[in-house]
Amino acid sequence: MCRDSITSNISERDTYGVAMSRIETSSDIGKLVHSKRKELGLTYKEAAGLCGVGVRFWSELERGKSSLHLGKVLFVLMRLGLDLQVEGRV
Amino acid sequence: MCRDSITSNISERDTYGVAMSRIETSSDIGKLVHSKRKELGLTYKEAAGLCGVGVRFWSELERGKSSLHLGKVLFVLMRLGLDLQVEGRV
DNA sequence: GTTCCTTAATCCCGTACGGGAAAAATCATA
DNA sequence: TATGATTTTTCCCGTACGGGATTAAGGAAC
Repeated sequence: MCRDSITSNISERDTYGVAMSRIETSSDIGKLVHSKRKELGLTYKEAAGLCGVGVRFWSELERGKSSLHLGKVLFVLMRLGLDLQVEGRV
Repeated sequence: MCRDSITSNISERDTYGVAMSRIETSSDIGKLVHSKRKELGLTYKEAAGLCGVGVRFWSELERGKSSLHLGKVLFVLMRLGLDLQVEGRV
């Protein structure tokens, strides 16, 4: 289910087993985080602990809550090895 | 100043005048938003209006405040034509 | 220096984030 | 179905987001 969502978002820049997924909403981020956590075989508690956040936050993050604090989310992404890139005209 | 920061973050994927900038912190996002706003020749008030947020939020966004609400920030990025991508191993 | 424009800080106030624990709900498996 | 594990919800509470207005500060131009 979550893995299928990732697949559908893979861009043409797909190289060497690296995928680029488009992010527009907090829900997109939630799906990615969910997928990554599953991939790492972690429970909420373990993942949250790894990233220094609470289980409650993690639960809301994966369910795509939009009012989460930006910095916490970015930190989690970084800890999970999910590299954020912004593409825009120079 | 801000434009220089963008330049230093340009990745090898730079093609057809499109730049990819790495995002790790809310400060990175602030710099990007600032740069884009300048590029568009907008004041805080105008830019905020375009994105349906208040001036106060905009000011905090550009100054890299980490506790801003994720969804609002993502919406602004989208409105500014800044495409977010996540890169991670499939 | 003065003036004007822009950005940053402050204020009021209602709403709400998030830690951590506990309870409830859901899921997976035997 | 029962059981155990996991996820979701709820609770308490201190802190704080963000709209919009106002004030303060900063910068550019003359």
